[in-house]
Amino acid sequence: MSPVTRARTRPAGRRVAVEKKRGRYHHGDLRRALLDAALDVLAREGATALTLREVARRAGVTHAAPYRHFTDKQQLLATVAEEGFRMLASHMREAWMKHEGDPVHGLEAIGVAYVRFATGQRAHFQVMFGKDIDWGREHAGLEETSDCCFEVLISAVQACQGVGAIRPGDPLIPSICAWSMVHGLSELIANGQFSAMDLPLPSVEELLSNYNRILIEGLRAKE
Amino acid sequence: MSPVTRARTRPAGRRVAVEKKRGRYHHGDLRRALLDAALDVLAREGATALTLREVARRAGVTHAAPYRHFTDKQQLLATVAEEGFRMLASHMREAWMKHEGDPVHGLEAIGVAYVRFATGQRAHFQVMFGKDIDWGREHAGLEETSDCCFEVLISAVQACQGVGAIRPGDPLIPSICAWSMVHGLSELIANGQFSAMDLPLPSVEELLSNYNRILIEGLRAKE
DNA sequence: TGTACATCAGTGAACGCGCGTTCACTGATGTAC
DNA sequence: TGTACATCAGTGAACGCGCGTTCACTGATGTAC
Repeated sequence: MSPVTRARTRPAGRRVAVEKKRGRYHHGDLRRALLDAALDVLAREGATALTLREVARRAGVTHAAPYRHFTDKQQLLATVAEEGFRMLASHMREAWMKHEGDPVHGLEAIGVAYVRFATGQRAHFQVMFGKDIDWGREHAGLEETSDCCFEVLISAVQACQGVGAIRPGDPLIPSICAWSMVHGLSELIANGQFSAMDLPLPSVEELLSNYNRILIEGLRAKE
Repeated sequence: MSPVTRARTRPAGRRVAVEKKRGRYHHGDLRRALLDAALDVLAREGATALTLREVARRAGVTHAAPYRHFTDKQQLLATVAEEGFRMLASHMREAWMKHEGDPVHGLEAIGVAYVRFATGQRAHFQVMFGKDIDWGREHAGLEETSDCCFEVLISAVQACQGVGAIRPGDPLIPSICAWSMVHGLSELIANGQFSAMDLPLPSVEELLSNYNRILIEGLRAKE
């Protein structure tokens, strides 16, 4: 086997990555480790407790090391948010596609995916919709990925209109309404509002199946 | 006029309060001033920027002075939250009572009151539903006042059931659904999500009138 | 009405702390020869 | 294959800062006499 062939079957980059993990001085994938550490802090203690120093600590690295991978704290947060929107859009799309040809159930599945994401990926969710990232400082891709999520919803509503399940017209209001429902539920659950009030919370599925019935029933095409 | 009579017509407490405002050393009503300063910071810069020292600064007082009125930062926050829930409950009740005998429009009015409160009293709202107050540390009255709000909603839904506008049964799910709708809308507006996404947002009234129609239509008593 | 006094709201110095960010450095790594 | 070297990821000390909280104090206030 010539050196060239070997290089092709086992690319240098990969071998390097493996060897790096063994070492102590070079981390291997500190960028990812920092993001994971940030998510861990966010999930456990919330955005207020998120400091770059704590993130570095959890990644087992000096407090100055993160500056090799993020220009500052804001950029780390923006990265978390963008990653979150990307995941959310993908979950929504996946849910939608599982019900091809049945937009009403597709819409419901999108709602379930949204709430599941909010409760399952609390760390991402709270950064995405919290007050911590600075939407003014444009982080290329952040707005774009967040728009993607909304577009999935709009398409689903339009598809429901297409089969006559939702009355025709501008899909904006029905979409915002659906978004409000699932977003509100997500926030209330995530903030522990139901448990704080001792409310016996039905399962997310049950609740959302009800929400969807109400929405579709309320947006019937008949008039 | 005898001294006794004068004392009764112009009570000492009131005269004192007026004179206090002239003085420099004693503030007069620092407790209220601190709460207002906190609300100001919250509205302008968010919960992350809220520090006791900044609050004291805005109230024109030394950073140690707040400790005469609040045991610590948590107690100040809890006080803001409780005040918020009290206001919200009162706005909701007021809205409800304006439509006596017409529970459907009463329910809608409650929703409008909720969103109006969320957008108008952003400072209170973000503390009430944010992650900053510690619900574990029981602050007498906090849970009580927050429960009050939900009870207004439940009663309204029950009244709608009473006149046959919402199908009979446990009012919990319809209530949580309605709450999710207005809460989600509130959060999305408050976090600037619509403006961040360049969405042309219809007026709150228009939106909520739609929401209510959808809700009522979707919860019709017929089956 | 005038005065002595207790109260307690607000002061300002001090504490220890952790933060974000910078900077000259060190040493592990892959590569060119 | 072996070696010299450039690269650059991570180090650790240092910066200035603002935070929450404590504490002995000061001085304005209302009240008892």
